Amino acid sequence: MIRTHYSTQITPDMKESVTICGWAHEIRDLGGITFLVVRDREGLVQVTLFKKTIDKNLLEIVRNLSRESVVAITGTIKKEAKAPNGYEVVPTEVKVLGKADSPLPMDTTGKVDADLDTRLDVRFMDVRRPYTQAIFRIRHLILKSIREYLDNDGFLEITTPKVVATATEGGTALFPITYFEREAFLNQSPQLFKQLMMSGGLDRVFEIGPIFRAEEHDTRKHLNEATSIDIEASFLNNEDVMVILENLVKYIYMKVQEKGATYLKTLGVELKIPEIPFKRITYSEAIEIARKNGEKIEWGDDLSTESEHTIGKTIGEHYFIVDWPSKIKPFYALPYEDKPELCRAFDMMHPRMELSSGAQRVHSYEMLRDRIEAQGLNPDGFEFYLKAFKYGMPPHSGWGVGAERLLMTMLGIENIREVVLFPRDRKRLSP
RNA sequence: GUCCGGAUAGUGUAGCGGCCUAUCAUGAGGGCCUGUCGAGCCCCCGACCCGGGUUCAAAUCCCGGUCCGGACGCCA
Repeated sequence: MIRTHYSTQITPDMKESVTICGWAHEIRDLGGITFLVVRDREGLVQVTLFKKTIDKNLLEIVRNLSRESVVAITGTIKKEAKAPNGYEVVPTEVKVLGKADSPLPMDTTGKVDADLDTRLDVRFMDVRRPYTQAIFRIRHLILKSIREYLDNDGFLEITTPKVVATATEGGTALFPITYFEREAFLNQSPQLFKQLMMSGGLDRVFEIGPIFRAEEHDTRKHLNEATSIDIEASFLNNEDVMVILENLVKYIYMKVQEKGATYLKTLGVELKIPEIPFKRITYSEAIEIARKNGEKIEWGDDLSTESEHTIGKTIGEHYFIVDWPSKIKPFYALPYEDKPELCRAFDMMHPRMELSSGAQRVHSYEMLRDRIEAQGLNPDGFEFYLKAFKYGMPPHSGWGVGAERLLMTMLGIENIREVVLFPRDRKRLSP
């Protein structure tokens, strides 16, 4: 191991020799004194070279260093009020581990902006910026706290296939792929598989994984490859899993605030922890709000972007839309017994956009078969799925949350591509 | 996919028929400087997306393409 300390592990009073590893963030040669600012994952360290006392070779190496080259600096800590953080490193050895070409494809110091497109083309360099890094630090915190929360609540983490034989839920377009001599598809969601595990008796499962949608959408909230956070739980109804969802969202916000304070500061974000329970409005009430604001929308229509915005503005915080028309929800959403034109489906919304949708599921084999047909799908393609409903399927419910949307709405980020390292959209397939 | 806007040094920009030998910042190269911390000062380098057209003259106007941004649609 080359490194002995991260930048943040150094204190002004340390006596031992340290080795820091990182990137040459800035080199300021003042003639008689030369400053090299080294950046590692945790922060910045100033390395100071006095012309009079430093080894000539060391000075030459540092003066010839190109910005963003990778270096390992061994030296002693000098307490110095004039230095950032109250100390500087006086080097005894400087190793260039990875030379950087110049000019750089983008600026990493915050002096000159770069377009998102430019940043995505050189994402490796963009991630060196504290701003971008903060986003992915918080993304990590979110995923970690979700696992924590669900594990504590008795959920098992599962992994389901992303390569599937048949079109699954309908609704969205799938990416066809070649699977040896057959055609296959990239899965749009783990929906069917997580439901199979209810028949399997795993009782409560969750999965955090990629989903693929072949839609040609071109917006700031859609990706063709996204990350879905899915749960499915037996013996719970729609309301039960909504409670899990709102509690989870609150938990995530609290954890990010607690453990991600420095990253939030870097991003200039002040988190407001959502209050639970979230408001519940019915689909019919949602339509009413939209119509009152002059929108031409009929009961039975899906919510337009405009409606989403007006309703979001009206409510002003996270909320649920419940009791959707059965016709516009997937076949597996359970219709109410007394009024089957409505179903036990819900969407969880942020004022800006939809974050999650879920439902209590149909668990009767016959009803499920009928619903698949009623939605114009062919039950033959669902044999592997339907079979599980014939031999003892418990009532169950679940939901899926878009991880990127959760992150972007939490941080007030406008473009979903910002919160994915290597986003896949209609145009971008590389890097 | 539709509509609207855009593409100028490595990066971010100004210019929108002749004053362009194209602005500014940042950056690269060279020089001065012992306390910088977006260091400062001097010198210097580097660009009009591609193809066609209009015009005496095109970075600037028109057409097509590619790519980018935004709104909507589709969708989660």
